[in-house]
Amino acid sequence: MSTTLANTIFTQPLASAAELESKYPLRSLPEGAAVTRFAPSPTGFMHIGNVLGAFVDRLLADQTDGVLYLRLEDTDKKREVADGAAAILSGLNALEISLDEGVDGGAYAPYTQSQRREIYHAFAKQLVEDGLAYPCFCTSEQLEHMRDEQDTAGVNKGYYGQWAKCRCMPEAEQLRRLQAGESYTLRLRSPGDAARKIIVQDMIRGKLELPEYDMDVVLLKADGIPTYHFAHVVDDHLMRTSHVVRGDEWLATLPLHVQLFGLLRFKPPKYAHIAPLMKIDSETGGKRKLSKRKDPEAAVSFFTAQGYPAAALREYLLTLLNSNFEEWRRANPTEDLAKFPFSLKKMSSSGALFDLQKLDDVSKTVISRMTAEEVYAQALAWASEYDAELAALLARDADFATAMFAIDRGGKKPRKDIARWSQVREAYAYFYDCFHENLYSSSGAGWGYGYSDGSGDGSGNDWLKILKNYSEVYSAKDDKETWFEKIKSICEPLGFCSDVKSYKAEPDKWKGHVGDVSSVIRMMVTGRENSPDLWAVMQVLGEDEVLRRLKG
RNA sequence: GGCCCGUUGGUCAAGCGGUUAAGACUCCGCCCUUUCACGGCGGCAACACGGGUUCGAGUCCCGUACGGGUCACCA
Repeated sequence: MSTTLANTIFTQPLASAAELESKYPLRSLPEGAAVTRFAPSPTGFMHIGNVLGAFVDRLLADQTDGVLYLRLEDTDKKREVADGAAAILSGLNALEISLDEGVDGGAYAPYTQSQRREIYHAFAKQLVEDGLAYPCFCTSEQLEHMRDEQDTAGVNKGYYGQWAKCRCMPEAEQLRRLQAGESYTLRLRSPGDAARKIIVQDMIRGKLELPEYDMDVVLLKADGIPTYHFAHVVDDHLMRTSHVVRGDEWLATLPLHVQLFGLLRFKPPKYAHIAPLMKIDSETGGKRKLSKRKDPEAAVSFFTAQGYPAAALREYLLTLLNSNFEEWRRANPTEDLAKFPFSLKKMSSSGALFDLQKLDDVSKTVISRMTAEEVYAQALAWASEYDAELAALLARDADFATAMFAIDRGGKKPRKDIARWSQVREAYAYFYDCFHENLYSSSGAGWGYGYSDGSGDGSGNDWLKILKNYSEVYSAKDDKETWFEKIKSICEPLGFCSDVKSYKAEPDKWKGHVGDVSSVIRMMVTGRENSPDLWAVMQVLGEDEVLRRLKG
């Protein structure tokens, strides 16, 4: 029909739609295999919500023996940053989400939108030929002015109906202005009518009744680069995407996308619109979307820097995605997470509050189930990037550090004291002399710990006696039972009860009990009132170091 | 403002016309215990509001309120 116009706009030779269809054929995958995609913009910032979407993609693909590919949506040159792709990959890495395709090419290449210009143009040309797209010469100033007018008139803003000035331009004028080299965009000639409704099925929300899209949106910007809408439709069709998982901010333009698929004679994919992650606004107390600008925890890099293991992030995010996951996890504590029957239908259509406290809890459990070797490897990897001093200490003696991480680990009730690798330094500081605080010499005698200072002389003599007597009997060769017997043995000569129950029956008879004596030893050895199993700690430190610390 | 989506304890959430309205995180209490943690037991605490429909409504319908999204040559 409008071949003259089409040929005037697109002067370069372009493939035909049919040629492209055969160049990018249907995938030969088993029935029901999901083809998903992660399609971020390389803006240098990975939102946790983005990787949440990628995680859903991965889950869907894994479940069906499908594929997940990466597509770089670099159509906005103003926001693009140089190392954007690297940030994307590291964001994915924070959750250990693997990609099947798109990183180093693939059968549907190129996977970078800026390199797919001719492909978009081929379909754009077809639309012009079909009379479904037209050049628009309105300047951004004119458009802005139009919106102001619409604003004061109280009508919907946008390029539609009688506001679409270039829509009905005679072909002669179109050709004349094109040949004059005027700047233009290519707009859709939308057949939509906002008064009519369309029914769309969303995998998460179910049946949706939405008004038809009647705006003549821009398909190709003045520089010939497609807008998101056009690129999405062309790419997801040609790359044979079966499921489009994206944020629900796209719900409003879903009718447009469906319309575009129809006009291009493509079969639309299945859509899953996921609700945004929320947080409580500290100022208003209200719930709002996690904001890139205001909230540090909106960035995936925040979690990486904190040292949350990828497995913990995945576990936590899955509890938000499908709340029955926790139940499943309790029934299958060690099963691979990919075995969980993830369901889009079970996802909530309203935004979930991102709960750092719960993340910590989940993460503690995840870490508590790791072997000492895994903890060592991951803590070291984290420290190498974020805490050089810690990294050096850990690397100095791997066996020592691993032994330290092995305390209270394994078995039915493993210790849960670390939620993220950044807590390792604080939790294990006393194993390293440079972090160890000698409480006796730093605070003097008779400090803080009130095991019954009133009945002692308050001078710290009890401490000195406990430490002296204990030093004389302590041996690193003792097993735990013998070790504890020895502590008991020094109690009564110093006026402490060696049995807690007896002490509680007659507290006035004693200065304290064996727990108090142990505490004195613990404080000298570890520099703190609380610690994991003291016998194990002393075993790791070794006899020389323990004696050295006992002597202050 | 138009259009769209949503609203069950502080948080994540089961529930799908008849339930004592699950469970998890947080908080509190108790038990276990040489400290801490872990673990065990118990507790606090919810269907936004108003109308319908129905023998019966968290569950269905309509309003209201509140929250979110979207109305770009950004994605």
